[in-house]
Amino acid sequence: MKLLVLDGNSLLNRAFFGIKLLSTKSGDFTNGIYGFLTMFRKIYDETEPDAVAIAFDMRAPTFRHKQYAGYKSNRKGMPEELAQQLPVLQQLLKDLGYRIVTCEGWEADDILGTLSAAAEREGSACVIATGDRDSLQLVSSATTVRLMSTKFGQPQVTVYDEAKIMEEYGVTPHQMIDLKALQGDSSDCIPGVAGIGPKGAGELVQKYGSLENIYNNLDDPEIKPAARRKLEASKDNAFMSYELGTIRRDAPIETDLSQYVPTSGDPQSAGSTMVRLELFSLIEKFGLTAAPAQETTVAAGRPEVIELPDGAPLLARLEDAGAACFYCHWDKSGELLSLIFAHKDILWRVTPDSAFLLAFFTNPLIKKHTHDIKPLHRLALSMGCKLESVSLDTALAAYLLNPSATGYDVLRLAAEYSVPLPDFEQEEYNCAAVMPGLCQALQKAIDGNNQRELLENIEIPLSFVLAQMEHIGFYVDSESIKEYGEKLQKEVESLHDSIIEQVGYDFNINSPKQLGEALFEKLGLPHGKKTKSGWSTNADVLESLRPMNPVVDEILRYRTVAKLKSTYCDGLLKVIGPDGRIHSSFNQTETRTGRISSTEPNMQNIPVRTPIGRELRKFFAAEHGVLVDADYSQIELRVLAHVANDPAMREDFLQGHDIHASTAARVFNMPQELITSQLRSRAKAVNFGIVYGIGAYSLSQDIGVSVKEADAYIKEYLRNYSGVDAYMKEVADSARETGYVEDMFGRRRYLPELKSSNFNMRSFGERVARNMPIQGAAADIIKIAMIRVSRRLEAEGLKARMILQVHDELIVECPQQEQEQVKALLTEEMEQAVNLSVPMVAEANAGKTWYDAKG
DNA sequence: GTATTCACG
DNA sequence: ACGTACGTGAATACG
Repeated sequence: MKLLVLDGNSLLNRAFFGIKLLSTKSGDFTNGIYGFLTMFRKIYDETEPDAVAIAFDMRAPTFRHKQYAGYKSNRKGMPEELAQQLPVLQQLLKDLGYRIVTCEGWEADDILGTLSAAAEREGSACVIATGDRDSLQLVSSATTVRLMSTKFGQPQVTVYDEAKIMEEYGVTPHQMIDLKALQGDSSDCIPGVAGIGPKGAGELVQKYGSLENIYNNLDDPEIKPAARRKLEASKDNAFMSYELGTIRRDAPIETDLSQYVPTSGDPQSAGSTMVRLELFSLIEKFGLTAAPAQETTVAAGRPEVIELPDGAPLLARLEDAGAACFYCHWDKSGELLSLIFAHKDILWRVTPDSAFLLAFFTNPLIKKHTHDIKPLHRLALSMGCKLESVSLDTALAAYLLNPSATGYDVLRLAAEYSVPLPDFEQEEYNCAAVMPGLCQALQKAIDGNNQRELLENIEIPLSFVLAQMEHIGFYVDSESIKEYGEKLQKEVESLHDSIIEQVGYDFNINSPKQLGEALFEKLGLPHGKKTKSGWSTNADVLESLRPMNPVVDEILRYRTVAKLKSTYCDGLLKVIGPDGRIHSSFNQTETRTGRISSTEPNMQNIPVRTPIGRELRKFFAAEHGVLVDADYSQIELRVLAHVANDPAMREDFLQGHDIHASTAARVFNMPQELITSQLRSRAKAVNFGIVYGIGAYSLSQDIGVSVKEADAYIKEYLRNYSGVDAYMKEVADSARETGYVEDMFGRRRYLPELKSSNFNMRSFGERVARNMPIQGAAADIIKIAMIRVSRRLEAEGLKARMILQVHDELIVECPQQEQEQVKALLTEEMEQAVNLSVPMVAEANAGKTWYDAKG
């Protein structure tokens, strides 16, 4: 018989601080349960035990980390969250069929000791898995300790048997107690002998064998006088430490090992818990199925699958039904392999041919319910037709329900919303089979959140507009980009040579580490501020170093030019399509605020702030006619004025004042005429900060005044804009109460951070609570505008097409003769998209290139 | 894979 | 006592 005993508390601690979730989406916490189960699985597979016991302390776990990193510096959570995870983990382990052992008044270590002793008595082997070294004293010929650690977020194991302990400590396992009694252990509050550390303790124990024997031989001349004095002074402490450090082996717990043989547990409950925790990768490893209990029993086996080489006969049935619920099976290259309709408990697998697709797409009598509609819109566009009557997209619905999820795969959603899963071999059949249930569950949830308007009038129509923008693309002058890139390359090389010459040796300027060495060691410049794996070399730091050495200027210039060359010139050239245009992807379910994001390439971060960067925009052009670029003016501040119903701010916007100058006049208590450009720009920074949830320190950094002064600005701001002050307090309070924030359209974001005990994380939650309703509403407003613009361009029979959105900016490409009409149309639709208590203002400009069209 | 830096709103 | 504004994506270095 082989017994595996886990030290639950210490492993959970290790797991929480060490094992990282696979997801990289910012804001994810390290999940202790995930880490624990990962470690557990690894140990289990390596040891193949017959019996398993998992020991926990009765009291809440304690933590040895003195400091917990905040939200920004890394994304780990903090112990309070871990304490909340503990009961969940224990129940999960029980459901998995393992026995949890706790004992009032006894520590987990004592349980390890008692069970290993029981195993030894029975002549069984025992493996102890733990994260700390206290249990090494339990090692024997029958008992080994597997010490868990983490490296790069992955679990690592070191196996300790008698030989390994001798090799590492030079003592027997039992002598580990004597060792600890001498050297102490601050984390366990074991004093030891003051002044004796690991080295001294090791020598003494090796020579005399035990603590007792050391004190019996205190007169031995080989003991140095200093050591003797220390030993004498701490004699009581030493023997007390011995008692404290000895793990007890007589805890009143079940010692019949057969009682620890795993049972079948409650796999359905375990499965549904793991789904709830989003531990999808582990479900398989533990041999569970994703679907929760009752559904698996309800699921009446697999639906029938009917292959339809020609889908035409199905169309009439779908038209009769008035709706189609289906799943699109795409291959990796983006080819549509099949459409699988879930209709009347049958899966109809249709091989798509263009006649069928055309008839299906354009039939307005068939309402489409599917998952991820945008690629299908694009397919329709590429066929020259339009996909009509989309009424539900499960990915978009799930995004509205929780924009913070890491992904929106059909099967994951099915598990989350408790839709029964048939176990087809082919994944696409499973996906199609869950669609009707998933649609129903999501519709219900959307209605429950009052998000139907948002889904049906914003997100679903928008997906078509985004597909259109992707399909049309943005023309670029690739030859000119190439030339510009070569010019930049020359400058990069000459800057490189000059920098290397001034520093005095060759190094990689792109490496922050090597650059730090060059600046702070070789050149002896003051290593500014921030660290973490070295000194920071970011632009802020370099800026402050600029007056001290001319090479810093060239490094800054090098960074700028190298960035333009690699990210923009090289990066853009790589993604130009055969039609000479760039077809970016717009992701509609990525951001937590409701904005869209752009990838491959990111068209929303093309340089504009510096003259040299802005040059690039000369290569983004209208292929034939012109570009019309329309911008919202101060959209976020206008939204704030409206939602906070702030009289002063509303007045400023209603009167058409320059908002930053007006803010300056209020905050600095001066007449408008006396506001200098410096004061205006400070007020602008304050306005910015308010939208982000401001802190005096950051504001002071931003505008270069003292923290005290910045704090005074904020106070004065809130005094003048009392509506904003009240709103900011109210929104955070309501978020704490409900656990989420909402914008004026019902777009929602959950904020678990607000419950955190970590100041930084909680503060982050509060700032997000203040910012999201503003950023989210602004995102919704421009989404509404996009839909209206797109519809009007079509209704008015214009050739003009929207090709890009950059958060508060829309770009349309059109023939020269449509220019004025399009400018008016854009301005009008953007301004009329919503009716707030302050006017919305948009301005449009036209030009041959993006550079020219941007005012 | 993670960290750093920097581009945008 | 602590770190320091919201939301993104891409390139690069490095273990």
